[in-house]
Formats: sequence, structure tokens, C-alpha cells
Amino acid sequence: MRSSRVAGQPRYAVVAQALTEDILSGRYSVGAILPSEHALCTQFDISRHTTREALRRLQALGLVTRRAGVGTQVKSNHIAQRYVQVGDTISDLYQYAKDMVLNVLEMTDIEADADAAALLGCSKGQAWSKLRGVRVTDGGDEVVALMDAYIARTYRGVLGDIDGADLPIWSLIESRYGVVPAEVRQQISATTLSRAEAENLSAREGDPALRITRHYLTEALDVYEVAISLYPAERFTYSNTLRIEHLASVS
Amino acid sequence: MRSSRVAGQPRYAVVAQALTEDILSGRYSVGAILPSEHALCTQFDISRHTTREALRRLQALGLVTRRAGVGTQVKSNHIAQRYVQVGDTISDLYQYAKDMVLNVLEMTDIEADADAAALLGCSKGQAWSKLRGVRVTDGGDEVVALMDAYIARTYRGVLGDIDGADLPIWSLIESRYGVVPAEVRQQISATTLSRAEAENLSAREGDPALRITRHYLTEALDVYEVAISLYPAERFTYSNTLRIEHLASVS
DNA sequence: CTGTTACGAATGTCCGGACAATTTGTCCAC
DNA sequence: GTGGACAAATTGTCCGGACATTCGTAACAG
Repeated sequence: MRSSRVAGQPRYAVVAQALTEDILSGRYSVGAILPSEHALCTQFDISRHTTREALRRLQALGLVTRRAGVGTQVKSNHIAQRYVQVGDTISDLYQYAKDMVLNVLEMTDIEADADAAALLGCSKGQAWSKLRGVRVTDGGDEVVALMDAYIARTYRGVLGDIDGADLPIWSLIESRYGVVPAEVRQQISATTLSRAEAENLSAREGDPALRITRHYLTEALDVYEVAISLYPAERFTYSNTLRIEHLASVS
Repeated sequence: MRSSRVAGQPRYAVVAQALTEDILSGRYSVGAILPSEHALCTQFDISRHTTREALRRLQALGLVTRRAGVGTQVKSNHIAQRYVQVGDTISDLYQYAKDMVLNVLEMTDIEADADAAALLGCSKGQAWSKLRGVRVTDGGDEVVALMDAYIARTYRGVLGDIDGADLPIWSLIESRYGVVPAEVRQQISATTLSRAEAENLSAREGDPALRITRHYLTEALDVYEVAISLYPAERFTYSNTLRIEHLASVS
């Protein structure tokens, strides 16, 4: 018996709603395989086309992934907000280094002690390369930021490419190793410059500054780069524009 | 005559690729209406189902919008990077006010002078309501932020709801007027507290603080709320996690 | 001139069927 | 055991058709 059509609700929406609830409530846990298209067709007494439309919605919501030969797998048990980054100012998440050059001051290989392990989110003793440098404007006449970066030892090879580069480090890693950032965690806080920091930045002690810490993670959620940048307030404002994507609700 | 199938390329991908190039190159400008599904079916000699699959891809890339009775309209002439916000910390873009209460200090109606017009991105003389308040923790024992907000006079009605609210103002406007933010522009900068600011925040003069300015815009890109918040550094770090969406390329 | 109605055009919602491509696992030969 | 051939299950790619819903506009009525 065909399930009766609810007023104003397309059939695929009914199915999508039901499956969404099952996923959000945990009846299907993350990693579980949903019933096959054929099974859903039988269960809801709808055509395969309609079933696929329903599953397409779940996919658009980021709840499931689909693979031929495998099935429909639950990817996430909550619906995340989606943003589209617009504009291309110097300070955009991925473009903040545009028109700037990175001059290396110091490079060392380290094994993470307790402090570093906490910062980097790794176990004690893990091997990293540490780098200290300044970002200067393309002409080289103004220091914009002081940066400490930690790079997983695996990608040590980029160290040679960094001095004088006008690209972010993660981008150098990408072109050399093919590692793309899949997730970026950032913390932005306010601070005042210490004597030593002010010296490197040709600013005054006590001046306000923005401290931006970014963790770059691979698809497998391994941290492979951490960058901590210090931007004197008068030379830098972090700004971005986010456009909210209007996701078609399943209901 | 049916267009021959390129090796490894589904038919819909060929169509999607062709249309994408036409949009990116500007042959179809933003706002233009693409040929109808029927026309594309004839042009490429494919079924309507295949045509719709191609257009679905363009939609997923954010290049077009589709409306029944109208057609497929070009929305953007470039492919933007997509981020998905994950996590739900206190400082997430839309959740930063969680577990906090807003206490109003002062409310006034203003007409924008030159300074205000520049800040709000409106013409001089436009009518706004200005509000000064502090965000305190739920228990009320700690001041977390000092906030100046400007609300378009049209939504003046929310002013009565604000004192003591534990929601962001835009959220109050949404529930009362049905206005949803479609775009948010934010600037984050570092500063040090002035004497007066420190007093309101029970902090010390010269302490570092984060100044976050947010413009909330409607779908039509009208600014309807501007919030400027001052967070003493030791009580607040702005942090968020962005997951990069792997958009299926059309090719 | 203004408000209403009617029509056409476009996308949205469904159904049916067929074959291709991908993946996983089983079974057999070596 | 190990490797390869094979089969089964699953999603992906296409085709055809039918009717519903939405929206702009043109014709019409007042």
C-alpha cells in the first residue's frame, strides 16, 4: 500500500525527513550503512527515482555519502551550518598572505615537549620542524606579522621553499606533497606586544596586537601545520564576509 | 544527432562543463536566464532527466538558482570556496551569545551623521536605534563584553525584547519580523581598553581586548543590524573550525 | 487606469524500465 | 595460502512519459 501523500509534502521529502530523524536521533550511527535504494523503495512504496531524490537531499545536507558498490553511509549525525566565503581581501582565511613575503629568521628541528605537544595536539616527543619568520609587504618596507610555524617532520622538505615565498606555507606543502587542508581550526585573540615581539615588529612595547593561531588538518584529521601569527593592530584587521547558504530543509 | 559520449565522461558532465564555461567566461552574465530544460534537451540531444542532472551540478556549485515558472538564472560567475562550520563553542559566529545575558545600559533613537553613516554603510540622516549594553555570564557575576548595536528603525520593536535576552539580537529580529541574515560581514581587530571602557567591563585601562564588528545583511544586501562588541582578551578568544567542502567538480 | 482572470512557459514531482560501473566477497585452481 | 575469475549487491547513468505547481504576462473586465 502506497503511503498517503501528506498535504504540501512531496513524497521524497517525507522519506528524507524520516531518514534524517533516524540519523539525528542516532538510530543510524555514524558510519552505518542505510538501507539500499531498493529496500527503501519497497519500504515506502515509491519509485527508485523518488528514493534517490530523498537521498540526494541527505547528501546535500552533508549527512551521508554514497558510493557505488557500497551503499549510503552516514557521515555525520548533525546538520552543520554552511557558509560561502565571498570577497578576496588580504585577510581572507586562505588569502591573508597575498602581496606579502615571508622572511625566515630561524629554523630548528624539535621534538615536542609537554608544552608543544599541548599546542600542537600531538603526543610528547613527536618530531616537528619549527620556523620563525616575519611577513613583510611585497616591497619589503613594512613588517606586517611575526609568525611561528610548526610543520610535521614528514613535510620538512618545504623548509627550503619558504624563505621569500609569497604564499602561505600550507599552499607550499600542497604543491610539493599534494596534501590539502580539509579542516582549519583557528583561534583569534587580542594581546599586547612584549618587548622582544615589539622589536621584531618595529612597534612599541604594549601595543595591541592580534594573535591568530591556525591548525591545518588533513582529511584524516591529522594536524600537519600550526601557524601562530602576531599582527600589530594598526596594520591589520581580520575581516571576512560569510554568505549563509540557504539549504533546502528536508521538511 | 546525439552528441557522442566522451570517454569516461557522463553526458550530464559534458553539458555541465559547457554551461559552466559559458558562465565563468561571461557568455551568460549574472542575472541572465539560461536556455530552458527543453531547449537544452534539443540542443544536446539528451533526455530531460540528464539535462536536470547537469543543472543540478551547476546549482550545487552555487552558479545558478532555479525557480519554477521562471527558469534557471545565473547567480554567480565564479566558483566560491565553501566552508562548513563545525563545533559549537561559545564563540561560534552564531552562538557566541550562548549562556550569556544582555543587559541594556542605554537606548536612543538617532539619525545617522557622517560618522555613523560610514560605519553603517547607509546614507546620512537615515533612522536607526542605538543601543549600548553589556553581555554578562548567565549567573550575572562576570562581564564578558561591552556592546554597541545599531538596529534599523524598521525593527525598533525588538528593543523591548532585548534587556535580559540570552539570544543574539539578530535572532530576536528573526523571530519577531521573520528577517533572516543572508550575509554577515565581520571585522576583528585588537585594541586596548580606554578608561571608560575598562570601567564598564570591570577591567584595567590598557588591557588588550578584541573588537568584533558585525554587519548583518538581508538577502537584498540591506544592512539591518550592526553590532560592535569589545571583549577583554583574558575572558574571550574567538575561535572556530572550518571544514572545507569537497565540491564535486563538473568535469 | 486598475484589478482580475486566463494562458503559456518553465521547473517540480513522480512513475516505469534498462544497462553500466564499482565494490565486496566467495569460490576455485594453483 | 595466494591469486584470479566470478557473482551478487549497490549505486550511477540514461531513456521514456505524465501531470502538478509556480510565475510572469497578456488579455480582459470594470
